[in-house]
Amino acid sequence: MFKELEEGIKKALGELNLPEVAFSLEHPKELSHGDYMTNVALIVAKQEGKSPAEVAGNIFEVLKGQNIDGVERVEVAGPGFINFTLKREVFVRNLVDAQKKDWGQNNSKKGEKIMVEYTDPNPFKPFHIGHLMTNAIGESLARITESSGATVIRANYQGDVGLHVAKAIWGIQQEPLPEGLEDEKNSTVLAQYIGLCYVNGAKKYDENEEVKKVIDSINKKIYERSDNEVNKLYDWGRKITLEAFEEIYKTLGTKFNHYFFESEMASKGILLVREYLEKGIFEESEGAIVFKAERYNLKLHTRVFITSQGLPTYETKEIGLTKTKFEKENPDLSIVITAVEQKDYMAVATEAMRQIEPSLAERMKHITHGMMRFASGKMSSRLGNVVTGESLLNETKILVKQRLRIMNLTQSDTEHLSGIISVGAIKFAILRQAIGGDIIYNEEQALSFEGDSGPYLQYTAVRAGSLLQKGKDLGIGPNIENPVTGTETLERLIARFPEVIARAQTEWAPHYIVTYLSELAQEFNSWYGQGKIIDEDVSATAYRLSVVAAVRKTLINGLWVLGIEVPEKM
RNA sequence: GCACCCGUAGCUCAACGGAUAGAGUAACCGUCUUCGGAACGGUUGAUGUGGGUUCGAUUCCUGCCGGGUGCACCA
Repeated sequence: MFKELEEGIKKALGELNLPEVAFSLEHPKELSHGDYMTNVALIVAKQEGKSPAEVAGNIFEVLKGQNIDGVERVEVAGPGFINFTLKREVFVRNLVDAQKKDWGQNNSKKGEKIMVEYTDPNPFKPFHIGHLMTNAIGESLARITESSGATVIRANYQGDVGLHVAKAIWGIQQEPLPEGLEDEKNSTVLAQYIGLCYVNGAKKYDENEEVKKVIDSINKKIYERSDNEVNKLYDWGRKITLEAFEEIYKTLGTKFNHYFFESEMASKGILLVREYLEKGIFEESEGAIVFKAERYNLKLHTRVFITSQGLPTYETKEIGLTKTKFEKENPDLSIVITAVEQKDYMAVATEAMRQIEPSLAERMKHITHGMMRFASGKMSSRLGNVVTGESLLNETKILVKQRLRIMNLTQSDTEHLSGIISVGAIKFAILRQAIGGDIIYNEEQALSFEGDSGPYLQYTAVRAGSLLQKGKDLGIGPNIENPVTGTETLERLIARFPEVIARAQTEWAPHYIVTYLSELAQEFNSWYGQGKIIDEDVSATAYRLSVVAAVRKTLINGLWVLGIEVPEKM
């Protein structure tokens, strides 16, 4: 459709001896303005020094005679826009495609292999709602990429060495397992205790010089594995916290293909740094080995790669990680998703990688998102003022269960449903806005299921499902043979879905999908309220059911891309 | 101080340089003898501020004000 319109416009420009310019063909914001619009007349008018309305009028006259297939009406409006309204049959026919399994997908990245790294929680530290945010965004970007035909490799990079681990281990040493926990088997509960130990260690590290020295020495012991007691606590704590994370991934619906650990990246990173120290990429400064990134890019700065104690920093492990990723999977593109805090030092690490191996740096992409914050300020796991991932998931789940009570479900159904709905609510709250901005964590709002929310979309899809079921019970299935009035707006909205997905792909922006689905659901519910969908007129009912089926498919596929499941009932 | 990001209804967010700046929520008023009310309809309500570029600026540039993040041995 798009192509034919474009050709038609170019043809018109030729006939009028007007220059071919770069114009855009887009959807007007208002459906009443048509299905496509172009500002070509405004651009040409500017170049030619003519009045936009006059140019638009001339183009319109030519287009009118062209009879472009599928176009019902061409109009000139506003300051010189040319609007195209498509024939209804185009949208009616589209309803068939919109019921198919792969509705909304495209092949723009077919054959490409793309690795997406996200979530990245640190063993020994709490999994807080910031990690939930990275996970929701990362999973959605992974699925957006999958729906472009690419093969996606999901990776998770977890910091199992480093100062934070030393802080936690020191904390554990100060405060052995509290009573009642000696025989505890549940790793989620034990992980909470380890999290508290970390907070205590982090606090004392800043306050007390002596403690700082002890923790620094524990840090060295962890890297060297030279102390039996430390090793024992380390192995135990690592296992427990990783198990607890695994529970959360399961709840969130993420399955990683690769788990990378900082402990495994250190030695490879150190080797690279030492090798390129001799080649002059890195240099020694004040006993440490540093990379002066500002030499290559004025916006960047110097960072330490190996400390004066001889320990690798995050940056060194990062280049070890990058190298490992490409050795293992050799992706066409390697994406890392983190909060914006990490932007600058990732840029430095990437620049270092560029000096070491330029071809890899070209295939790296860092996508940052805003931070979860309280209205009052920043959350910090170091200070212990965080909302943990489990507590948010649990609280939301409890609220959902209260609402489900009236349905008289079995206990396992309640568990299952409340899981799907609460995860949907949380993911929606994260994905509804552009990923660059901070999210102000407001409990009341995060736990609200009315209006624009995950449950609203899930509910709408379920509602559509029960209409289809009712039709089926009556022996009426979707059929487009007898289009009836009342569904025109919905049909036009449905047809836009593939373009919305495509835009989310090129801009790495899940929120376009959220906005679109909310609009679609609203339009559907509004139509639903206007009259009966299933009535005595069988062929009209069958037609309406095909609209219902297309809406349901669009919602299901759209929510899937967001990482949100649609329950059978709710 | 330097770099990057942000400032839109009371609150939380949309708007690929375009037409009358859209939603949700809160407040108020309504709809329903439900094909599922986690619903639907309506009213009130907004681009921080001064310049500039443009036929046209919430969007681009710039000054100011306000907020966030980062800036060598943490990640």
